Amino acid sequence: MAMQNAQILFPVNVPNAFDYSVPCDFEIAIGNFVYAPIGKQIKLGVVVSLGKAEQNRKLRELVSVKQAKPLTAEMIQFIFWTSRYNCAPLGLILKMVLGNLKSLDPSPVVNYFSLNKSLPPKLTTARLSLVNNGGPFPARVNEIAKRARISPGVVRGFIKSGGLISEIRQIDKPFDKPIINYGKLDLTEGQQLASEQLVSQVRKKEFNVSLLDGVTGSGKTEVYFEAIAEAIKENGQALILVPEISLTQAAISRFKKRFGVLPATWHSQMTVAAKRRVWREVAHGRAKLVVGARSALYLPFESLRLIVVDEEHDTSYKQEEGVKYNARDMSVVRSKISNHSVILASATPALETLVNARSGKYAHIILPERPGSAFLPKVELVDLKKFPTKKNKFISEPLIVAIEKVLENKEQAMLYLNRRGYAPLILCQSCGEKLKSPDTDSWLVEHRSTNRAVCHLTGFSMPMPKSCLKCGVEESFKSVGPGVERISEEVSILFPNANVEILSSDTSRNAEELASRMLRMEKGEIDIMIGTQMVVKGHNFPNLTFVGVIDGDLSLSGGDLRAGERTFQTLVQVSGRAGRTKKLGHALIQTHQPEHEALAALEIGDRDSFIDAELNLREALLLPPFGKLAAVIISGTDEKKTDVFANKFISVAPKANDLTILGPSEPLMGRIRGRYRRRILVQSRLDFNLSKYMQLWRGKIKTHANIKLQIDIDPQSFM
DNA sequence: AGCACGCCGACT
DNA sequence: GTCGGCGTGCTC
Repeated sequence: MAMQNAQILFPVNVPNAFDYSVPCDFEIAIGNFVYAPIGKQIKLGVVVSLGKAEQNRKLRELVSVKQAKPLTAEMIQFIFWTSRYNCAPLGLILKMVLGNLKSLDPSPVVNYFSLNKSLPPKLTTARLSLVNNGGPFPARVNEIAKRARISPGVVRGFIKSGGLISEIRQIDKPFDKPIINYGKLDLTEGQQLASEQLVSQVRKKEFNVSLLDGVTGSGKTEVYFEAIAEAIKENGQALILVPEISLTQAAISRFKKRFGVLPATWHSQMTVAAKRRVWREVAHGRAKLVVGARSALYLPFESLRLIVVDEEHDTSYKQEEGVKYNARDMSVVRSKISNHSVILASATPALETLVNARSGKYAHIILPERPGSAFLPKVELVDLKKFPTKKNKFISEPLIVAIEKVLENKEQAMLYLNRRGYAPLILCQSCGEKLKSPDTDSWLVEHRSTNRAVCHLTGFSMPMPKSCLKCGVEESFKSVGPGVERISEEVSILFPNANVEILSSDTSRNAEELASRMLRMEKGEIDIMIGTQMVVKGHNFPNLTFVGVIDGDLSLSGGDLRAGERTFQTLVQVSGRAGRTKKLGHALIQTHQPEHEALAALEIGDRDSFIDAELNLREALLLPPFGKLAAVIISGTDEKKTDVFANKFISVAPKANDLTILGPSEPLMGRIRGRYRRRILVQSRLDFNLSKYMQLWRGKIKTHANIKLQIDIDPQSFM
């Protein structure tokens, strides 16, 4: 009888699955977890294929099969797809999926004890105390002992003599089953129509993509809730991906209101135990409703029927560390493999998504605007050339006037500046030295609230120095440019009686702090809120009637191809904070380039004309979504050697038609944590398999000591 | 992930 | 002279 072979993938940094021979008496199938010898150890891996062609070398044998729920064939296919597309080692994707291996085992159990009523009451004092004070039962040994003020030994002795009855309980509780029609909401006519379209998409039970397109406040959540209900009503599972910072208590409680139960949640900062519980419940198909950040996409769903990607344009869906992938794009892949619907929801869809919607590849479901208001509040640009600010001040006259009026009317104002701290640059006026992070090309940001100089890139920080580190002159530092702290200072001087607060990741370190600030704003306890990116995410402030954008140009510079798009999206979302209930809300955007398309489009309130212009530009340049991009980051501790390697890498590029290779060039951050960096950008046609090409290219060269080569498919960040 | 191999600093 | 530091590379 011929020996069967199996390919085993291990959750370690390996590019491929390994071949093993299977002992005759082993019953294995694809997806099974097995133990196999690797090097000197025996490790847990997954069977990814069986009966592969013979090897000319003697294969090692599998050791044993683990009793655990196997990975689904779909999941294995998804792992392969993710690896190939993103040029990441196959084993690392499996590692991402498995996480904590304890998740494979059943929940750990713990014994609970109740009193045995039938036992004759012949008791010692300690045992009497146990009976009288040890409750309420059932309880754990230590709880009983503590309450009865006796030693746990007494409790154990009492158990042995039959005084207590044990009951085994699982530590990890299953998730409650959602109630399909629990808190069904009243939908407006427009919402009803959209929800019916989505429901029918889900009902097809085949792969399809819908773009749910509607401004903030138009009820996207309520609408996709109906699609979720449809997906889970016959034992299916639904996954709702949200940007990391949107995973708040408030968001989760909306699920509870609609489905009567708390959904399973998933994000990177969960404890190991909490992750283990969610992973297991998801794998067994018992968690029906999962709300999570991007990595939730790699949970081993048993019967996934729907993925919703909320705020699909959000840049946090791109994982930039370790395995680089875009959870929005991979969601579409996952849905294709599992043959179900995916819903991409946004008020400001990504251009990639819009193009697919326009071409009919995605169903385009548009929610009508919120009643009684335009697509945007009235947005006006403030040309800083016409209304210059005073020296070392950053708020122009039109904004000051607008805020005055808001305060007069006892309404609220919000100022947006996506810069934490006091000043983004600390400059020595004596010698011109700029304070930088050690071994990194990143400026230190002055934080007055903590009196420190902080690097936002590496996390480095130090107390604000008294004298220049280079020339030694004391008190020579000048704060250049504004951060939210500085704007707050300026506002406080302009409006000494107003209640001013800053909202940034520095002032709101956790969800609770953020929620409490949001609540204070909602209640009207804050007159002027000054915020970073954090204020962008949907919240309803009924009395907010004015939004001022301090620097509308901020993200337009920097060579990022999506700069215009991002600026547009952010500003739409920020301006959308104003006038959500009051009709007269308006927004002012300070800018040096009022003629820029993204800004001009905001002023006219015309999304389509901006999109058309942007799309024409991208099409002409063969940029996404009309072409593909891949970035290569080469880094090393020796600048010369890094350069040499980068050039050598370029010289071994495989020949290909219609391919443009740009670089190597020094990126915006030429040095991070002591490593010099070079960047190569590769641009191809849409129908070209760029991932395969990049993989082939990397195989042409050996990365030697100290040099790191990272491939980033569909790069988002151009740092 | 582990574990070995390999090439430079402080030690009985 | 060695012991061992961890940087790098391999595991069917």
